[in-house]
Amino acid sequence: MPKQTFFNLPQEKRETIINAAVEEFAEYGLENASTNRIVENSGISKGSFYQYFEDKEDVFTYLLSVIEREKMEYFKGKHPPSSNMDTFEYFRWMIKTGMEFNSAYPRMTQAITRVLLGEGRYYGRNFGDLRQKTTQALSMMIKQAIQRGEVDPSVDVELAVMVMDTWSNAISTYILNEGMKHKDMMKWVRSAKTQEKIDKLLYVMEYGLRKTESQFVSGS
Amino acid sequence: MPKQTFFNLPQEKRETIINAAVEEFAEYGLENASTNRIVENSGISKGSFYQYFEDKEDVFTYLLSVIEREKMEYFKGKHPPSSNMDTFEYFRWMIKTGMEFNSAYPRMTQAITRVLLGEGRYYGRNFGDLRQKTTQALSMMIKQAIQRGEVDPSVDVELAVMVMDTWSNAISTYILNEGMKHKDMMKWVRSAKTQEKIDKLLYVMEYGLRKTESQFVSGS
DNA sequence: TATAAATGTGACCTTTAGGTCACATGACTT
DNA sequence: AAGTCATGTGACCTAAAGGTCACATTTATA
Repeated sequence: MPKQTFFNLPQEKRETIINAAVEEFAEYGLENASTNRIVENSGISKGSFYQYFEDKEDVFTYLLSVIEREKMEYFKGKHPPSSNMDTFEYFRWMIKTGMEFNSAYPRMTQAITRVLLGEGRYYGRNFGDLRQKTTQALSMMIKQAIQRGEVDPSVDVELAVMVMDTWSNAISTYILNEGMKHKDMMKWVRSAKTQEKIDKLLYVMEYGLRKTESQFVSGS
Repeated sequence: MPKQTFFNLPQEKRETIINAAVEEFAEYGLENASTNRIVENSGISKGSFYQYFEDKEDVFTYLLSVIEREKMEYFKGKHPPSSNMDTFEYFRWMIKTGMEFNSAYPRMTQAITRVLLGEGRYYGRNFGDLRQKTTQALSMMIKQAIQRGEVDPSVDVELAVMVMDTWSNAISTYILNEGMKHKDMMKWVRSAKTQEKIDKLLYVMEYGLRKTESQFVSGS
């Protein structure tokens, strides 16, 4: 957690610092981020930085907690299209809503996914609780879906979590990378073309690559 | 490419250096690898290192080319179970053979996957040609599979490549992480339990998570 | 054995990293 | 106005990075 001095700062100054940190993490990841550069780009002195934060990891975990809270609020604001819906439909809604949120904060998302997906795997056990949260949420969802007869019960829960988690990350990464090429990322994400791409990806997760009788029909 | 002086070295010395480099890359990735440590751990002097290689990236690309060649030879040695087989069966064989190869060089695999999957996404366009090779190979395979009526044609080729590539990477990573926990990794990979896990994952890739009539039957 | 070529070496260079600290500045209290 | 406390600052510290180079040592050639 940042120190009290940081929270006493005027909002504008806080934002300047946070923005500089986000840029730094997005560009270099956590391990290679430089406090010197953050300090330069936010126009504060080295001494001040260490009066606000313990170190750069402190900044990052703070970022993480802020964005987590904001994301939860965003999801609360956007109600799912209908209650008691099909699990796959619900998952699709979650992915799409998540992508919309991400496109509103592209650099922040880039910074976080980069650190969590890129470095998190190797360095320490940090940020493990966040992963466990999502894993547990998925696990709950899948157990329920099996009971409802929507998910193949021969695919055990742990494996299904891995599948959904893998896809969730793959889609995020894909959307982020492609979306960065467009000037208005949010508009691009909301476009019919992009939405259909997501639909197709999730369709494959649902029904597989193998040709069977039932096939994907364009237009949700 | 390493300089001629490196190739003039006795094999044993070359191996010592390469092993130290592999350890370093596996532990720290490419960006954070230290030439100083490589030099220390291989018992050569700083000056010698730069007489052998341009820099650490030169070492890594060399590693990559060596392991690529060895992997190709390994695959040539192990003939696929039957010719003209089902595409999914062939893919399964490829994944399993690949995992077997990886388990023979676990640290090397760790070093390479770490750099390629972890850092390769962000830094420069390096190593892009290797990715393009696998992408193109997958693309060929899928086009053929669609013609044969094995892969759903409504899933376009590019998307199918992404699916297979994603799963290939996910399985590698999973096997590597889990396998590292066992003393005899190769034995663990060859075990019935692990093989069935891979089968199940690929089954889900093939038929999806959604419950349908046809279900996975244990025992290949 | 004398000479030339190839190889080996570690002290040394610059740059940058994270982090500290004595001191300067401003703001609020009495 | 005097004093107190929070905040701001950049020179400075050590460690480590990548890289170079004059010189020592070994090997091959005549």
